[in-house]
Amino acid sequence: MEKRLDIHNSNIPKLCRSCEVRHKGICGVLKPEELLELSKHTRLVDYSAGKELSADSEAVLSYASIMHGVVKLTKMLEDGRQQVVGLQFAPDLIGRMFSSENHFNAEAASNVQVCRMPKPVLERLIKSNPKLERKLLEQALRELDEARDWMVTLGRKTAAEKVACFLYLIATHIDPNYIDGDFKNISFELPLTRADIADFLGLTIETVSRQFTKLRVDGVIDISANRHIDVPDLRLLKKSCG
Amino acid sequence: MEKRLDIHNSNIPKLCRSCEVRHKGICGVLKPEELLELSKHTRLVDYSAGKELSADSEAVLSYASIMHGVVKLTKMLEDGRQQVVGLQFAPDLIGRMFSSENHFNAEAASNVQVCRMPKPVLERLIKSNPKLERKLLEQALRELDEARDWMVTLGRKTAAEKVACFLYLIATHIDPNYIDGDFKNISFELPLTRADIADFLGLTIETVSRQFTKLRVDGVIDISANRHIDVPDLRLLKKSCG
DNA sequence: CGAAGACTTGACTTGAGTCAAAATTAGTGG
DNA sequence: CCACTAATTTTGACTCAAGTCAAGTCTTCG
Repeated sequence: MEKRLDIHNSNIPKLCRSCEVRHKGICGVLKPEELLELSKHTRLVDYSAGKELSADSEAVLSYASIMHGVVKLTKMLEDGRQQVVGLQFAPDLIGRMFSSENHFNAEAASNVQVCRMPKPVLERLIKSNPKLERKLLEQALRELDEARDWMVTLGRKTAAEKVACFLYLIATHIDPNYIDGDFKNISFELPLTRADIADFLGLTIETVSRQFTKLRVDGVIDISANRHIDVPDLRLLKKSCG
Repeated sequence: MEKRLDIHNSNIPKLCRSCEVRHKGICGVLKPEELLELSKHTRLVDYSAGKELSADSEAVLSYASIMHGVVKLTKMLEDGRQQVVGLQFAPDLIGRMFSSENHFNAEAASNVQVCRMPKPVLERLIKSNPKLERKLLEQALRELDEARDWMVTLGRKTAAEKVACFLYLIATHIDPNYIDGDFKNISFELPLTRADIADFLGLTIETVSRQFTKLRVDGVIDISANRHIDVPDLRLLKKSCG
């Protein structure tokens, strides 16, 4: 009789068994033997808030799957003006496929843990498992949708709407178990500083701060210790997004 | 003796032989028999400037490969504010993969010709030819890079820089045979109205117009009949992009 | 506790928006 | 081909949302 494969006797690597994003990210489409092969070459790496994961124009040597925390992708103009061009949450994969170098900086916004894998290892797996390539195409298309949604916010919304939009984005993404349509009493720690938020929204820190104050005075949010946000009714916040 | 396969006796479909993007778009990775199969279900469709190719929230029933012309992708807020979230040139493929409905409007900016193919036909081909999926992933990643570059322009550049950036983008994309690094005396017809340009740049038509005038006065561009632009030295324009 | 960093608030400035009108261009039919 | 009309684009005068500069307050952390 064949042995049943469950969590206790399966050949799922030990490292992966306790992984929170095991079934959600790219690993979700791997067969146990592929997961085993991959896990031989991965290692968990921690980055404290502000630490750089990879830099613009630097060679891409490895990919990183986010375990927890928030990673900001930024671009900088020669004169120092900066724009955050994306936020990545677990279980997103960081690292540009098919390009020898990065097109932006990736920096830990909050404390972050990633599962790093060397470029050739993942690329070998992609060749052998078409589901993996499909998964990556799906992530790229989702990120493209998000980038385009954000272009509307950057190009056409007022400062007040931008800040509300940003808070709505965080409120609905920071908890990987958030259920769409849950509006009651959401509360979270902001993973970004006011400066990061300003760079994400194309504003200054002063304007961001003024709009936080306005949302607080209007009763849409409650702020404690600068970074802790309570949203009594998410619908109110959504309405403020324009 | 086996017959030589050249343009006169090969089994490349007649429709495809004269296709300008035959080797550049998704068709470039197809085998002759796949191309034949695909061509049985495709038809060339013309759209005059301003005509809608597909609408936001509408079901995706077919994909369209751009033969020539420029397609603008737009999103609109409830109150009518609009943002152009992307421009597509030959040989890009229009139509969101893996989604039953569109996430934006696609409209012909100039006169456009596309090669339309039913959704199931392309999806069947994707399953049988992994190179096609790779090609689509590459296009998605390229569009994502472009969207992120544009986010920097929208969020952090001045009106003057935005307009220069836009003209630089068009100057380097409108001619599919443009060679990177060619700076001499480029000239083209603008495929977008001032209103479209404003919606792309997150500005008003008045501001766009004023910045055109400024670039003309500064000798960076020459304008005739509103839409015809001469760029004596592309490097000057590039410098104006910030 | 004290210092450094993060955030807020106020006063003032400015770049881009708004509103209005004129000029240019494109489209139409005689 | 030209006159007439409609649409697009430019220009000017004025306004306002967001930026800048400058204190001041709160938080964090050694």
